[in-house]
Amino acid sequence: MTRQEPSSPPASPSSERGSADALLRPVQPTRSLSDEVCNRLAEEITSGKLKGGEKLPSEQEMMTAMGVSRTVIREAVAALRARGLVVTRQGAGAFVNPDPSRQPYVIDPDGLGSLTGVIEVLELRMAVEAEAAAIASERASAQQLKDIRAAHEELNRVIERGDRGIREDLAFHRAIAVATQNNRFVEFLEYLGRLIIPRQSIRSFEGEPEEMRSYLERIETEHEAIMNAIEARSPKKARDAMRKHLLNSRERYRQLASASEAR
Amino acid sequence: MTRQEPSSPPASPSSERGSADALLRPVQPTRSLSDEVCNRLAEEITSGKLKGGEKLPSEQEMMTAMGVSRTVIREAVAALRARGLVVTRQGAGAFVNPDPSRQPYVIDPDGLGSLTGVIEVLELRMAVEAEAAAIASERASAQQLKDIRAAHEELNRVIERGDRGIREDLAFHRAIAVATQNNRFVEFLEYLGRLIIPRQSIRSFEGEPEEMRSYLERIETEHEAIMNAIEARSPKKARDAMRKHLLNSRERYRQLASASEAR
DNA sequence: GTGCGGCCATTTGTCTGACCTGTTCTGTGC
DNA sequence: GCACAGAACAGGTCAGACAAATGGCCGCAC
Repeated sequence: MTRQEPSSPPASPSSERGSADALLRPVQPTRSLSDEVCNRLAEEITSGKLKGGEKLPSEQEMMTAMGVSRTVIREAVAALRARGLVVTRQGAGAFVNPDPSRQPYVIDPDGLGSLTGVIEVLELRMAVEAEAAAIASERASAQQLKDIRAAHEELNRVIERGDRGIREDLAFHRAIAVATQNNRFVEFLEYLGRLIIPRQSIRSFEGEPEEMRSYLERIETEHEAIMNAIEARSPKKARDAMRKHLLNSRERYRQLASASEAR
Repeated sequence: MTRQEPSSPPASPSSERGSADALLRPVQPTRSLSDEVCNRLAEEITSGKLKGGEKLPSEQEMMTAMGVSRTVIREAVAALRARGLVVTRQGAGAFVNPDPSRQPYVIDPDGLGSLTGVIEVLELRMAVEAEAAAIASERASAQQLKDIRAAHEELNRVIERGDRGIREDLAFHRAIAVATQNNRFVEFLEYLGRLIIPRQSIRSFEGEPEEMRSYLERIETEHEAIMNAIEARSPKKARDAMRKHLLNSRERYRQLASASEAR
């Protein structure tokens, strides 16, 4: 009875409309009090006004100073703790976490509305994927080589059906990452994928099938080259092929973006 | 009067003892109720039992089912919201975030206790830094070239004084990242740096000055090569030099680790 | 029958006050 | 001067209440 899909879906705060409309969605003017307090404290910490190890004001002080209830303060601090910014000790107080290693790496998805924002991430992805291809060519097991080829063929199949194949494309790249035997590559590329996918969905060639056709053929050729290099156990070639593939992707994205801007 | 350094520092939960002792620090046996609930819900979500967009049980249901107060539930949900796992809507409920792009990338620092854990991260770093060096060689401004060289010389100075120069070494690498003109590289390398630094501090050669000497000289030579390649505007050479530098670092770390293990 | 509007139950957001447990400081007695 | 006990303080948890937003239900008008 509970846990059902809500009849009107929960308004997916950042991805419901690709990235074209930065208008009308600058900020949420009516943030909750907890968020407000949380952000204010986070600002205080990241800006360096509160240094590592330093003690935050007590909950009592904060609630009187900011004029909110203890509930609000506690939720804000709970959020900061979840972000690794502060640690709390019962009876002692809340302290700025002096060990920053638990603070996660985040790329603000809102920054991906601009062309340069996407390209910056693409360059980071290129760095990681190129090396992943190189390492994969050295370490991939026979089964993993098979998996990579299978992913490639699956992509070809869906393209044959006229699909854009975003998911399958990602699966191909993921298979390569898996073959590095280094899970950090897999996780990081999954993170970047999550970040970029919603923007890609608007990159469809509406009503220009022959252009899309040549586009997808080029991608297939490039994938082929990457795969061959990996199967040939040549790190250098794999790296170069992957880099070339993603450099081309960057250019394609640039053209698409400028084209849609001129529209 | 408030905001003072606590007389006994806040026990820096993960870095107080390098990484040598994975013993005696498996978990915190007495987690707070909020953490317990939070982790249980997070588990439910990441494992896929609760899918994107799905509604969480209401706070009322959860508090009766788990036998805790609403405060605990609310703090747990606040933490989940901070991690980007759920979104809440007043009057509607709490939902699993269907847009995963806001979930940050995290490497569990506890996993860095093992040799392979550190090496995995080192490989990821190598991928990013090698490309950063290549891009920097193409884009670095005159001022940024100067900054890189200044960082290099600063490192030499502190080494001359017998210091290990961890901070200065990182500053050198950071200067290169800055020269890419792509802030993603800077931020990501800072993240990896935060992660690795606490482990490096135990990598000191106690009482073997001549070994440390040759070690630092090799590093200087390698840095020199990187810098020369960047100044020569040669992406290929810069990439190779950086890769070689970090491959050597990996080997050095391997040896150190196995040595300290045999100790 | 259909469309529209308003009411109401549900759910999260916030407030209040209380008690418990753990920490820190302080004063007292030795 | 030191050790111990107690007070003062701070975060953790609980309970109950009201406010605000949402979503669905019901009835009314057409």
